[in-house]
Amino acid sequence: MTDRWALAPAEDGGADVAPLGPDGLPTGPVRRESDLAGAVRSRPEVTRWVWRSTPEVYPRLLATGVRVERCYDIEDAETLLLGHEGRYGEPRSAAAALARLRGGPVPPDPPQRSAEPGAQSPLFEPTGTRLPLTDLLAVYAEQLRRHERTAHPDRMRLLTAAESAGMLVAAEMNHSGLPWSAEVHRRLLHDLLGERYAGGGEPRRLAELADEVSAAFGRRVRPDLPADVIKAFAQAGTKVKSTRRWEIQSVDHPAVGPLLEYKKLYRIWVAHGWSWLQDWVRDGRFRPEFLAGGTVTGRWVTNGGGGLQIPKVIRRAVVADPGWRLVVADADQMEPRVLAAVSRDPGLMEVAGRESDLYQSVSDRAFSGDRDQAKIAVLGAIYGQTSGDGLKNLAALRRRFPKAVAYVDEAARAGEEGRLVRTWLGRTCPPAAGAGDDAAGEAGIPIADDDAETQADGQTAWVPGYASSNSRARGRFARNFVVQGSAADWALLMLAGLRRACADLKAELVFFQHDEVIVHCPAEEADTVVQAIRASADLAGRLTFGETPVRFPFTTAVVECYADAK
DNA sequence: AGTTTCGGCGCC
DNA sequence: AAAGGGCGCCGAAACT
Repeated sequence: MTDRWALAPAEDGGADVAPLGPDGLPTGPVRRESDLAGAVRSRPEVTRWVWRSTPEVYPRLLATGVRVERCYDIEDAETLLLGHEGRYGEPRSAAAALARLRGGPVPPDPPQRSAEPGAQSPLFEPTGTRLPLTDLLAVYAEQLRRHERTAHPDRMRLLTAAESAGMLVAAEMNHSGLPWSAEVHRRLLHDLLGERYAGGGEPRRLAELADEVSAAFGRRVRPDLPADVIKAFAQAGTKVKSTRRWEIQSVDHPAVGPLLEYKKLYRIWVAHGWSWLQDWVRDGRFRPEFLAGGTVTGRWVTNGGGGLQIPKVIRRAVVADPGWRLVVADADQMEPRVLAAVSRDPGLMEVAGRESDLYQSVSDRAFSGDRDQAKIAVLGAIYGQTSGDGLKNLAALRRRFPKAVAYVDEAARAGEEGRLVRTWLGRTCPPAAGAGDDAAGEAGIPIADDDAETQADGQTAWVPGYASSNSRARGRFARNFVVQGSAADWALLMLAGLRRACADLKAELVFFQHDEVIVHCPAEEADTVVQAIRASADLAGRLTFGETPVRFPFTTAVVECYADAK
């Protein structure tokens, strides 16, 4: 029995609340509470809070130590429902949803704000336009009806619930932060980059490497300027089109060694150096702002700090509190397992029904035991590789796993033709694949484009969402979308289950990166957490995909330092 | 002078 | 060896 209430914060720090019935309609009068957190704290029997926006409400609850079991985020659901209805690009605020319901002018969405480095509390800024509780409830009731009109209402309900759970997890991660040792980080930077010089210029090691590059070319060359490097190589008799590592590393020239080393260290210096540390680490925690469902595929993003791109070498600085541990858990071959689950390919399901290395099993069946070839082929099928070994091996893959390859091929075809493509739970790909917020308004409007391809059937390509876009690119996007997105569906449910298990412990979820999760917990809880991760993964598999033989094993490590995992 | 795009590379 | 999907971030270059 779920006890469901709606909540709308008021300007003065209070809130309006109302009890809801199973149909989403209020079963009692709206009550005015003088204190937002108190309104929640005093109702521990409520198992789901319905509110407009988790980022608006939940950080304020967390700040006073109040957690909730579940929520329903109306604006998040609006985004998913609009997508499912093929209405990507329409304003997704609750105010807009209300206007559509009532037939008034639809207000545009407010611009997205971005996180300020070191900002005191960007999470406490009001986000979007508030609505009176009664208006909010009208939108909510209509959303429940819209769920029923989707292709699979049960899956859509699961999706919006899972995403709302993800919003809670993200807010809690933003609240806790990732344990981070500034001291270890500084030592690391010094070891890698050498001393810093006054004035904020390059540290010693980078300056030395730049000198070596210049000496090798016989003139002053700035290794951080691609144009300069390309010119220098040309003068030395080597034509290079770019200074990308894979292109440079095959060049036979004495500048190559120091240049590649420079680029590696330069990257660390600018992206995770001393100023990053200053900006993003406070009180022993790194606090990126996690945004659940920040991408069209459902993957998360972080807003600031590059939270999902922590270089391996920098992970040495992620250190558990004294007496605590980090449980680092990585889903094994998540995406091919998801492909098996959604495509129902008998061969791939059988392979994915084992916990052992999936690529090895695939290679035993179709690639004479060559694991690397098998991995390239599988990833190539998922990513839409168009050349190289992946394409060649795709034929072998197709022979052994025809339904799996057909599944992504069909998605690609749908994408090329501008049809809607959905994840297993119903998250929907915008017709103009890859179009961001700014281009989404034009999504779905076919316009002839000069450099767009014309298909064999004479169909004109759709307007690109970005410069390199063409119908094939949209095909690749859609092909990947059904796998990456369905994987995100599954990962959300796994996270929700793990969060629930952690609620009974001191353990805190501190990091999530697509297929990897970190739980920070007292040492004595580590084994329990590991078991909870496995149980959550199993449950998520069944909830997301129904009865399926596909398993979702995790590699787990209990460590004091992130860098010691795997 | 301020804003947007590009090149390159980090992560999955 | 080289390339397909999703992101964010930085400084420089290119633009208003």
